[in-house]
Amino acid sequence: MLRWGLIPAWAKDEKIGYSTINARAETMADKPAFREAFRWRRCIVPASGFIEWETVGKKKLPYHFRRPDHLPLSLAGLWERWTKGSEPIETFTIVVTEANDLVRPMHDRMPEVLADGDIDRWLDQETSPETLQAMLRPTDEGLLMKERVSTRVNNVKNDDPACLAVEDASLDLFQEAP
DNA sequence: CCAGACGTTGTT
DNA sequence: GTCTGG
DNA sequence: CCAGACGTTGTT
DNA sequence: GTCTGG
Repeated sequence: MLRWGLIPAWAKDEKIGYSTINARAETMADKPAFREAFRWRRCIVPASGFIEWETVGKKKLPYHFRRPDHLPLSLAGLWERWTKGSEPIETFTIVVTEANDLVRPMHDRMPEVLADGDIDRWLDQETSPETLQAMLRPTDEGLLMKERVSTRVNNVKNDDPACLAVEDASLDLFQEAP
């Protein structure tokens, strides 16, 4: 099982993993923490979708960004193996890029969602860095939709499918009343 | 030359 | 491990 | 981002 | 309430 939060091979301390949960697509080829993984250890992170929050007053309303057909997304990832601790630890990070128009109202970044036709090239060690860089664009508009889900997802302790229970957004009109 | 950083913007 | 800043 | 700390050695 | 560490 890989742990989320990439620990570079040279790291003295695994704590760096707390701040390497994402790698910026624009710069990962050059960053010491990511460049070796970018060159040799690219991976796919399957996900039902991803969550971003809309801030309404003091409330945070979670939205699940997903495919309309409910198929999993193929997120671009990098992985590493760290052997400086008592046990080897394998870790990964999720590549992020600029948000597309659908996500931008909530956040300026989003995970790199690979088009089906790009998956093989992303994983192939023969693919040139230039070709890889070219496929790292904000996801095509229209591939994803957003759906309001339970605020259960706002608490990290709730690690279960109920987090993705769909909310009827229209109910918010009543819930917002003073 | 050595010391210190090396990463992102956040719900593992 | 490699680069940067001092 | 969330969780957890936050302070001093004592009588205004 | 606000800052810090993870």
